[in-house]
Order: sequence, then structure tokens, then C-alpha cells
Amino acid sequence: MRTMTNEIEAVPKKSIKRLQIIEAAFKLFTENGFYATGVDLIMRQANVSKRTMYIYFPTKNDLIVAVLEFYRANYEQGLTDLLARNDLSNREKIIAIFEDAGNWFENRQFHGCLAVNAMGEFSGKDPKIENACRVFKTWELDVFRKLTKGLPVMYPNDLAFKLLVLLEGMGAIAQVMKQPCPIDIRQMVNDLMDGHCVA
Amino acid sequence: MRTMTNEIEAVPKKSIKRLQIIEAAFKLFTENGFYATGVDLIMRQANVSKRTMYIYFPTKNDLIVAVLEFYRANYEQGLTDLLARNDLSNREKIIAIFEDAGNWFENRQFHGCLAVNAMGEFSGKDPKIENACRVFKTWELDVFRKLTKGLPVMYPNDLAFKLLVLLEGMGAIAQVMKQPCPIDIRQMVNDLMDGHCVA
DNA sequence: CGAAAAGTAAACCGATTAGTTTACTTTCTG
DNA sequence: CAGAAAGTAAACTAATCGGTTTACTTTTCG
Repeated sequence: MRTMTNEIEAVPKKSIKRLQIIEAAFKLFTENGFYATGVDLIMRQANVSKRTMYIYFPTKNDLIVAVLEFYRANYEQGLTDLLARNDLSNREKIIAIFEDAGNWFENRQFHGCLAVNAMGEFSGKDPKIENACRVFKTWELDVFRKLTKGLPVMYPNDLAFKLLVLLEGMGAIAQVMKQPCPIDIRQMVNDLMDGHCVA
Repeated sequence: MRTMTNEIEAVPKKSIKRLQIIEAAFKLFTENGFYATGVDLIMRQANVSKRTMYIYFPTKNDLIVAVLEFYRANYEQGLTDLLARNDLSNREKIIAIFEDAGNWFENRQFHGCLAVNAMGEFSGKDPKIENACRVFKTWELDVFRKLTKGLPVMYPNDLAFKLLVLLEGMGAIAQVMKQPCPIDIRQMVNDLMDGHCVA
């Protein structure tokens, strides 16, 4: 029974352990995959007892859902500074998103989009995880939509979708090929936007 | 010791069992993922004893590598007819590849590119599997390269890479979103090619 | 203070995992 | 035919899996 306290901290240490678990799981899931990562390893890396783990996350799949939402919130966090800048046009912000992503993809530690990887392992098996993956991609699309809507273009939603396709494609290829992208991605993004500009 | 027989069948029943195993494994890996699919289930679905399985494939990962090559050969097989047609220009063949892929992606049974899924589960864990995934994507890129080279365009290799990015992006999004692609992909492919056409 | 809440460590559960081995049968072929 | 090759079915291993339980300790807070 949750006491409706009017204190500042309605969630005290509780969320510290919770966050430890999620962060450790996020790292392990990213590096080694979901099925391949056992809960014993997660709890060891998180410095948390198994019992505590199962209080916060009754099943491993519940933890996976939480990790996917953490992944999204993390991504959003990293974008807020960029999106808040008013010295950049929306077009420049879009370009910046792709350049950031490009740098991330070229990192040796890049293991692909966690939501895509999760879908590969749980598609048709766990609706909650499937939903979390869709939420992630929907949010990504929404970021582009908000940006393209402020652009002097026709069909901004279509343009946003094309940008998402481009981003996903780069990521998937980078994950498999593990070599620097041979094409000028900035040019490609600009071409896409130019193609939608009002004549 | 293989007898160099001049008979018609240099590979008798041997490869029949092998193919049964690969085909069953391919279906199961595609639908349920790699780690989540146990070897017992594979052998049951293939109507093959466990011992036979382990003669053809000493480890599960060996089987996965074989399945990935099967996946590639299958894809190639399905493309040969299209690529052999001489009533179609290379530009039309490229468009046709994307339309075929689009139809595949919209299928409810689509579970993403097997090579990308494999990379998500084995990246940094098994070099042989990683290599098989790269071979697949390299081959895909090569298909586009052969087609763009016969096109009146500048930098055909760059164009081929862009086409691959587009194809991967569509696949990844389709896998997660499971809804029809809202944009005109034919138009997008044409725009890409037009952007490379000699002026 | 003192009790509830939140934590730990470790034993334990049944099921499942990849992989091995044994004993027997079928099929091909010189 | 005879024997090698290729097959089956099933028992078995040792490890690991997700998840539960028990006994005990720490922390929080009215």
C-alpha cells in the first residue's frame, strides 16, 4: 500500500537499485544479446541480490521492457540539448542527428539498435517487448516529424519517414559490416530534404 | 575418403539429410531466433536423429553458419530469373528488387533479415557467424553494384551502397513496425538513381 | 527505541541446454 | 552376400537457465 506522502522523495533508494539493475542489464544486453545474457550475470554486474532483482522485475522479460524504455529515454536525453538550440535551423538539426549517429555507428563498440535486436529475438514471442520496440521506433519517427514540420517542405511526414529509413539502414549496415560508411551521408540527407522542398 | 566416382550422383543421400537439417533450422531460426531455438527441436522438425545432426554440424554455431549461407543462396536463386531477363533495363531490375522486397516485408511472417538478426545475437561472440553475416551483406551490395555499373550514372558504387542502405532501412522498420510502408518506395529509388545520372 | 521495509547471500527447484555415447537397424555397394 | 557406411532412438552428462525460498542483516523513519 503506497502512502500518499507529500514529501519530495516519493521514490527514495528504491529507484537507485532499480537503476543499477537496468544500467547493468542494458550494457550486457547490448553487448551479448538478450537470451545469451543470464539473470545471474546481470545481478552480479549490478551489485544486487537476485531477490531484489525479482522484486523490481518479476520476470526477465519485464526487465527487458524496462531496459528498452531506458534506452529510449537515454537517447532522448542525449538529443535534448541539440533540439533546444535556437542557433540552428531544423535542417541543421537533422544533419546533426545524422552526424552524431554516424559517429556512434563507426564506434567499434556499436552493436546495432537495441530495439531492432530485441525484435529479432522476441518477435512473435512476447507482445510487451514487441510493443516496447514499436514505441521506440515511433518515438524516433516523431522526433523527425517535429523537425520536418518546421521545414519549408511538402509532405513533412513522408520526409520524416524517409529520414528514419535512412538512419535505420545506416545502422543495420554498420552493425554487420563494421567499416566506415563510404558515402557522404550529409549529402544524402540534404538531397532527401531538397527533394521535398517547395518549388 | 571420398571416391571420385563418375556417376551422376557424387553426393548421394548425404546432402539430403543435410538439407533437411538446414531447412528446418532456417525456418526455426527465422521464426524464433537463434539462442531461443534448441537443437532438439531442430532435429525433431528435420526428422533426423541427433547423432546425424552432429555428424554434419559438429556444433550449433556451425549449423548457423550453414543456414546463413543457405539463406544467401536462396535469395540469389530467387533473383536469378529477374536478373537474367533482357526485356528489362538495369533501372527496372533495381525497381523490381525493391518491389519484391517490399512485398516480402509487408508479409505478416516477415521477421527481418536473418543476417542482421544473427549479428544482433552473435556480434563479438563468434567470428565465423560474424563473417557469414558480412558475406551476406557484401553479396547484397555486389548485386546492386553489378546493376548500377550498367547504368548511365556517376559513382555507381556509391549509388549501390545507397540502395543497400535504403533496402536495409525498409526491412528494419518493417520488422519492428509491422505496418505497410507509408511512402512511395519506387519514387524514392528513382530519385536516388536520378541523383546520380550524368547531366 | 523499535518495527517495518529493503537489502544480502546462498541453497534450492525443475526444466532445458549443447553435446556424447551406446546399442541397434537400414541402406548402399564392391 | 558381406561388410562398410549412414541411419535411428534414447539414455546420459555437466552446465546453465529463469525463478523461488530461507535465514539473516541493514536501513529507514514515526
